[in-house]
Amino acid sequence: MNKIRTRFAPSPTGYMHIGNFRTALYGYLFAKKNNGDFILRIEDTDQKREVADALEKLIAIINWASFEYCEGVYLENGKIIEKGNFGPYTQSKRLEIYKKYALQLVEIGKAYYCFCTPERLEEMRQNQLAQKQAPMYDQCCLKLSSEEIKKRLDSGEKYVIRQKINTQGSTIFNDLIRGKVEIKNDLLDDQIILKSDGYPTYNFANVIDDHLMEISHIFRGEEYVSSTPKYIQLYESFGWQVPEVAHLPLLLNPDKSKLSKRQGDVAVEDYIKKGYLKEAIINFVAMLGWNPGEGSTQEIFTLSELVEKFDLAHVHKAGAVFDIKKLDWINSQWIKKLSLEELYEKSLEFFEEKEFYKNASEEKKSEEYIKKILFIEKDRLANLSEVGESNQFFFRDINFDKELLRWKDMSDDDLKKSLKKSLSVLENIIDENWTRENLEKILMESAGENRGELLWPLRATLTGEKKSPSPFECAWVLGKEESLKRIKQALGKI
RNA sequence: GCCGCGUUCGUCUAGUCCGGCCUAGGACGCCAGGUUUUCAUCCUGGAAAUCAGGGGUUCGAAUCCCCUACGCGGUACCA
Repeated sequence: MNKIRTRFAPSPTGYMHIGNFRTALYGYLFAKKNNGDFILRIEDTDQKREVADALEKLIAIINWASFEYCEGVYLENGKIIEKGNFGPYTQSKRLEIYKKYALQLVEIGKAYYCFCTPERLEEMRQNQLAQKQAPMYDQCCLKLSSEEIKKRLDSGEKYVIRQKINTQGSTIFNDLIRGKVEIKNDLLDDQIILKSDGYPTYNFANVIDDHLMEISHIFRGEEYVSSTPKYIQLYESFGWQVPEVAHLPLLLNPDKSKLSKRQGDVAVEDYIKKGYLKEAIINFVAMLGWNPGEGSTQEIFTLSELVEKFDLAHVHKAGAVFDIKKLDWINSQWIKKLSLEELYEKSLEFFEEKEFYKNASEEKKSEEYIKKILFIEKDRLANLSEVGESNQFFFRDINFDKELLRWKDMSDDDLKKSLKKSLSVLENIIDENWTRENLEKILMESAGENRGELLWPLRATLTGEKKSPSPFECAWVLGKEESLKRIKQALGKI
């Protein structure tokens, strides 16, 4: 058996669509699972859609995700380079190759020159539509004599090359996910394989490259199912073996339409910016359309676990709605797994973009202080971008109404007593005993039966918030000096 | 329009190939209770799918067959 080789072949559009990202993931998982090769090829055949830096961004995301590939396009020291024996891996660098094969098809009568203008084509289509016919090329240029073709070619007239489709019978192929698919050939159009600008269409380039690069299994979106017979005819015209193909289900909006920008974020970059961990994004996206089956109830998977368990038999046929709530949960699970050091490294940038952080003192921006906050926040976070958001009182002076301090219906006197008690208890704790555990132990002991009477006013005093982490944690982070200061301030208000 | 693909709790899904163990399991979310000074975490429990609908086949169907509906995709010198 030939070696398993899969490829991820995106177009550089400026961002990584999450659905595309999943296609990359599945191709990667399948290759790794089968000790095969994973290749990154760039399909930049649409010059109109060129975007600056798109290629760099694309490769950066693949690297970020740790989808290791052994051939293709790489980013090294800010430069784009290629590695591998089947290059170039950028389609715009392979124009001569496509032309050669297109001409070869012309020679054997499986393709032909077409001089029709876009205007004529458009008019033709409108007419067909008006007569309720399927828009399809009318093969006008197929009737051209070889003399005339030569004459028009020689005169420099613009042309495209179209595939001459065999419209007899039907094409049957085995989809790795859907099983047998049958499509009648008379529905197939004589598609353009080489555009007038000399670039191939995707429909042609992908066939040539997949063959030349010895791709054994093709992973692509469901939207290509109906084009597959045309590709198969191409392989057959060349006498090439047709690779295995898996058409992946779509990712959907909550209203079940194809996942689109209008209804939320579609770029992987957007989710990174929102503070989702790569482990969570991969984990989540893997489960949209695939599951380990066999009654497994595991929800959290590492990349290598996915490699180990991935199986085409359990890839779904139907599209999956992208449910951000579940992503949040998966992300929170992954955040809990992070060490404090890792959490700090990953979340620092999210602190740095916030006003309350920028305005804080140097001491409060220190690694030590931030790490204390993170220690407390770790179990409360759904994503990194909300870090510190609900704990801003750690960074700035607080202001609040005295009523906030009152526990149930306690009197002002009792409130005062409560805070004074906290004050004296905390004053007596020496600096080296100012630990989270110790604060909890001592305060709980002092609180006795009616904990709320001591703990609620203290917590409200330290935070100025209705909701917050526990007073022990808050006092620990704020430190002795600041804690005492805040209690004294509150006492002044009563 | 035509063609293709799909359809199990609100969502992600198990089960479908090889009919009976499915009075359909898990997870997210939701609701309730517990732990708790508050929030969150955590724990326990609950509601939630007549398996799109209808016909078959069968002793028996979510599972096999047919039809219908609905959804999605394709029908480009876009990928």
